[in-house]
Amino acid sequence: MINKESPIPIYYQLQEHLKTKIENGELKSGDPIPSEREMAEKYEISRMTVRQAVNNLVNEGLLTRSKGRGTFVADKKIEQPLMKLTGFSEDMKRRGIEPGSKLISFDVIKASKKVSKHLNINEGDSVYQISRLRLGDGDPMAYEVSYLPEKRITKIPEDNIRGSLYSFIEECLGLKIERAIQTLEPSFATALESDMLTIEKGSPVLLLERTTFLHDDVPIEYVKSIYRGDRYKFIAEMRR
Amino acid sequence: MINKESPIPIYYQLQEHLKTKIENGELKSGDPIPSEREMAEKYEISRMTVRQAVNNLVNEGLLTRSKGRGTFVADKKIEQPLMKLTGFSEDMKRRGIEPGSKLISFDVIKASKKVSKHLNINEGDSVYQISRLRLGDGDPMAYEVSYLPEKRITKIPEDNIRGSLYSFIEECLGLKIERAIQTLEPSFATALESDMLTIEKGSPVLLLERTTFLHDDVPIEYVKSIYRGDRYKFIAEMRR
DNA sequence: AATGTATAGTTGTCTATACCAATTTTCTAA
DNA sequence: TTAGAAAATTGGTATAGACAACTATACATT
Repeated sequence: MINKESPIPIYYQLQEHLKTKIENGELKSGDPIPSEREMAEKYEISRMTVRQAVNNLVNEGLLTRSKGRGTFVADKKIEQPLMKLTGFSEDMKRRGIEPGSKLISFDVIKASKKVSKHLNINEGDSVYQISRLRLGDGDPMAYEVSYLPEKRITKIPEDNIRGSLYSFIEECLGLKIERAIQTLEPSFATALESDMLTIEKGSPVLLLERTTFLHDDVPIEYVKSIYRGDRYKFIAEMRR
Repeated sequence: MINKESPIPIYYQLQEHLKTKIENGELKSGDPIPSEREMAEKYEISRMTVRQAVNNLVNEGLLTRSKGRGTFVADKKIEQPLMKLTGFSEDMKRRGIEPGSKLISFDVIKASKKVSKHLNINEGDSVYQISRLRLGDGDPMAYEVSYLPEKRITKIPEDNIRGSLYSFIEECLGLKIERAIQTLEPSFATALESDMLTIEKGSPVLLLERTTFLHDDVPIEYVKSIYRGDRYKFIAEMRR
């Protein structure tokens, strides 16, 4: 169960072990987990190490502690189901709008500081820079610039860029996308952006930045998108 | 600076001490904080205790660690998980920010066409209209107008509106929130909104509209919120 | 019946120490 | 002068033990 010789930290092993039990349903909402001392004794590790594992799950919201009583499985996480890991194409299709894409530029450039940070590579490393205009039923909906680390991707034929980048990454490169994190904030359209999107300069737009990861948190893509505010709404459905 | 005799935990004293320095601007984004060993020696406490303080601030997103380099003050923007079915209060607490709420108005009005559509009731039916200013550590963060169908809710005491509406619905009314759907779009602050949020008129803001449902898709709440764009960043993590 | 008390078990806080891994800095030899 | 080696520094993981704060329970006292 716990392998002390493994290079994987003990606390992490325990953490994932507990997580699995919760996700499998062996431990349900409200169930107590074994006490810290109990687990420490059982796996022959120190209590502080157990605490480190439990702490992380508490921070993730999977467990709740109660002084003097014990630690319990938290209420089911209230999370995203619908807004899955889809890109623009899938998103549009779901709305019944025909997605389109117009390639603006395709280059290999040196990574800027910002890009290198998001992709976890060195500043100056080669990256693909792909600028595209995303269309919905033929109209410009978003201006998107993607960066992909060259060293993690052998080659990108320009043809493939017309469709979904995700499909390309998964199907052609055989890489499995694991997770993505994105931020959203309101902004104004710059001259370039307003020109691309055929809107007035200074119009309200949504600035979306997303980093996509493979297994082991290896970044594979960093995207900065400008969505026009008058035509595109972000929809999220949340379910208990 | 650190009082070992105080009933307030040492790690908490240090944590708040660092937090204050960051919020005061003594420590700016990107600045390194003293190393763990350094602080341990300076305050004559153990390194593990220092780590406990630092850990909490890292979890809050105020600090970032870098092995071999040090611990640094993080970029400051507040990030809000997009996909969780939590209200404003819960969100703020999770960030370690004290949520506040200022009741602007509380009325029973006739539902407009738009409101009635969202709540699946007839136009002109009675609805509660609750306008609130949501505060984070005392500062205005969002201006929010909620609509709840009167016929599905027996009564709302004004006192309860100060805190979480969700808690009120679930705990006091015994109704279980099942799902919610929300849209996000960029906009400009109107005169009223900019006044409420103490920002310039025309500043970029995020318009969030959410409808919350009980079981069987019975709408129980329709909310229109204006989040200030300079202090908020919506964040969504997506996982396969 | 209500209240107090003792106890065992739980998490919370804290110390002191040790070694590992990543990075930066300093020194050294070519 | 410079490239590489070595040392110093930093956060990461882990141990063992101690006492405090809190909860639930059982039992005794009033």
